[in-house]
Amino acid sequence: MMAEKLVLIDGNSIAYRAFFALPLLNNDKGVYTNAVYGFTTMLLKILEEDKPDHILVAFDAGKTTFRHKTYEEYKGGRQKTPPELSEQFPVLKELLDAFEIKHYQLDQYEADDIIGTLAARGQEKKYDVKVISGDKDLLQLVSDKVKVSLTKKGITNVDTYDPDFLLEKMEIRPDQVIDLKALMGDSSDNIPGVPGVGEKTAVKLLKQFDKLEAVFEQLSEVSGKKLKEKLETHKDEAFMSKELVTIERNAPIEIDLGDLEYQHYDQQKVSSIFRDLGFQSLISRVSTDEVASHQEVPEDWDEVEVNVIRELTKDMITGKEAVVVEMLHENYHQSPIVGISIVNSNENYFITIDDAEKSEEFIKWAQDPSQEKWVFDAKRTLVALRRHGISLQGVSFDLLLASYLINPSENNHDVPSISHRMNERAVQYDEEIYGKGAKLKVPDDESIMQEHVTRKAAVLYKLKETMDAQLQQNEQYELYEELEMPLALILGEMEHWGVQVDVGRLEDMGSDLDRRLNDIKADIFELAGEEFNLNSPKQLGPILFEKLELPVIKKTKTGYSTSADVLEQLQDEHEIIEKILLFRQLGKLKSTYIEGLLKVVNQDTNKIHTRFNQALTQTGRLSSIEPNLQNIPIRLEEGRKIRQAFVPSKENWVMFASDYSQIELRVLAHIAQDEKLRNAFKEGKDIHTQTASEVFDVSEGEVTSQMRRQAKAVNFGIVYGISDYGLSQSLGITRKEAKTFIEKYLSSYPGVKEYMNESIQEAKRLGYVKTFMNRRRYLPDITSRNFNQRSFAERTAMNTPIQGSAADIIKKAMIDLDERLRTEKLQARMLLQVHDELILEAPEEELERLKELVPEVMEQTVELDVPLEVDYSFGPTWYDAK
DNA sequence: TCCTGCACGC
DNA sequence: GACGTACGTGCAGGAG
Repeated sequence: MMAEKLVLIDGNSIAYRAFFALPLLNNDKGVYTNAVYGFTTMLLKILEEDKPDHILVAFDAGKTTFRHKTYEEYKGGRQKTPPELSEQFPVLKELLDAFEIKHYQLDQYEADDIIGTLAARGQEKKYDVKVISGDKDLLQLVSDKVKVSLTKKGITNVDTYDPDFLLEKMEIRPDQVIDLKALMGDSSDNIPGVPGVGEKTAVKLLKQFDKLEAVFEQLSEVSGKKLKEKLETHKDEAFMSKELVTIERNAPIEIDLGDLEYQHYDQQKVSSIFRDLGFQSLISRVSTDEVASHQEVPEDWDEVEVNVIRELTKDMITGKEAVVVEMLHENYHQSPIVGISIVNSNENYFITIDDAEKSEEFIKWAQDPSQEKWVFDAKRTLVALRRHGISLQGVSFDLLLASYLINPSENNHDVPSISHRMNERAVQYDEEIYGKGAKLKVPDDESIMQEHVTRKAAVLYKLKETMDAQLQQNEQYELYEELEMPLALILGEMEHWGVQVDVGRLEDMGSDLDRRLNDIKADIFELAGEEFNLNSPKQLGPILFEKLELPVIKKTKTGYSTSADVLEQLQDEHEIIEKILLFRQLGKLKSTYIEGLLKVVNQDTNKIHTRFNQALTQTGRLSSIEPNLQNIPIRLEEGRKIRQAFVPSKENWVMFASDYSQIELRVLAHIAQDEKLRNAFKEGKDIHTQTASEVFDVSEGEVTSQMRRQAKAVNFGIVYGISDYGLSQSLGITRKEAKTFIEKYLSSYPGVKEYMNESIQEAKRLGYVKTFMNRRRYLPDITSRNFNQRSFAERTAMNTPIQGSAADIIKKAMIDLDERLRTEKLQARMLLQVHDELILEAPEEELERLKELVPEVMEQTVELDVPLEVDYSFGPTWYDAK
């Protein structure tokens, strides 16, 4: 029979770890939840993987413990537990109650002692005991029956120690852990140990003498006069330290192991607490895999009446309706529509797409711009209906965009989450209704789906007012109504129109790449003397660094790093390196760009339809998926050729590309009001050369290409808000040098420096920073006590207004350009946006007009204190438009 | 199915 | 003095 499993968790330690490992999250009620969240992910992992029969979470009791009698200063000088953490303990205990997991604390004792005692009792009963903590002291409990898991980086990442692993890692036995601590001390608990003896010396001593006692008995044999003296003088401290770090294994605990039996928790209770805490992502982990039509609904569930109709009639319409066009799949270019719900102040309707298409009144209503439609994700809705030949007009509210603008850092902009945040009625997640992956389907009982879709529409209807008010209050209504909403429609048109692809060209490039990859692969295997999976860094590492004995430059947590920057440093060491780099480069082209693109080409039209995510990035930029058309290669000629496969969709049309030159730095010059930077742009200077001349203190004529390259990296850093570390990496210099560069830059451009400081101050004052058009980004970490988190927030405060305002500008340019193309009755179509450039296709005869029009519109869309400069190019393929 | 390591763009 | 450090998407491998 398998031994019973007992899991003992050090509650304080894990909560503490989680608190410092995770950003200071809070839920919609402003309660901090990061420690609880981290603890919970760890707990779920244990429940799933270890499947304990018995479980307990131990907490420290109060301030004083029996150890203070031995040593008053025990744990003295320790930083007070931050209030943001202490307030999470009651919540944590509540959560444990919901899981029906016992937690325990004992006056005068620490969590360690509770764990030590119960581990000893478990061991006696021949249980398999597992201890979870972040505290190395617990390692003294390790034995054949007791394993100790210590958190490494993060919280769910642990090292599990048994006696062998301990010996391998620390070169000591479990019983020597206390001797080790006695010698080296522990500053975090204010345990003195022997001053001047660290881990190295302590291990050496224990290897020689085995036990602490023996060290002092045979003191004369200790090598080194200094060390001998130190040991002699601090003998008492050492023995006292040993006493302090020894965990009590016989504490007066009145609970029996039998009380700790773990029953399965109540899914309802746990999900409901998760919902309250805002742990949306964890809910699915505690609910069963069954499709949720079998799931119980929450207690406060209210009925939503659904009126299933076959046809829309005039009397049903009020002029303001919430509409949800439901699709099971994310990709709305392909997914069938399962139905449409329409909700207004009087009624809730549901109609299938087949019936809707046939209903004249429905089409008339949908296409009538004077009939308001309130939707979630206007672009998605628009494109879906467009595929059925319906051109949706009159969209006047988009819950997705509103939610995104109000707070882009909320990562769950879906109806159930928004509804919960806004204290509206409960809505189930789509996944709960339809399942996921292979099991995704409409429930057999269709009324469940109809109710769900209608419920979403009902919430949408209710939320319009709240969201509008919030946007008004944030002074973001214009951003919403004049920028993002119109843009959504334009993006929808672009996506729906698609980009033509020369499939034959892609296929030819693919076979060519295949041949070359095979040749290179053969060469590499020859040089390596064996065959292996070249795509596996895990297999490549040992070949390079063990078999070929190349110097190890960097390691990752799973082995040797084989990233490009490491390989580049090894270029001269072995001819295999160059070939690996080439293999990687070509392999990427083949898998991501040739095969990846061919996979998503529409078979009937040979067009590609990307989806722009308009509600994702923290800065206001767009992103592009399935496929990502914003990262088609350009830097290296080899990759750039991929662009030859992107062609106009009609005969005698051309590709036309137009991009802003240095838009972010111009935006910076404008908002920072920096005289020097502004003049540089006004005088049309090469900005990197200008920066180099400032930073290196030479005349522009004396700027070498090396200096210009470095200055370019500094400018890049300013635009992207990278750290001194980031700059040092990109230039291959030390952090210190990078820091000097940045400081030099800031003193050369005092206006910029002042702006940077003001931006940080503003973030501290308001809690957020904003762009030209009042796009917001909240930065709660700006006051963090954690240096990293705070630094990151500071760089974000400096960078987001720059990058975000640039995003505002190009979005506005797209709206203006769309308008001009219409009014001038041009056939030219916008196809793509790549952050600072627009790609169009147009009939050749419109080319002359576009050369004037596009740059003019882009340059004039906003007026800054510096000119905006736009370059353009064109040709028979995207490649030629360079 | 999820995570990691890597690589592409701005 | 160490932390882990612009934003995105997508691929292959490998562990569960």
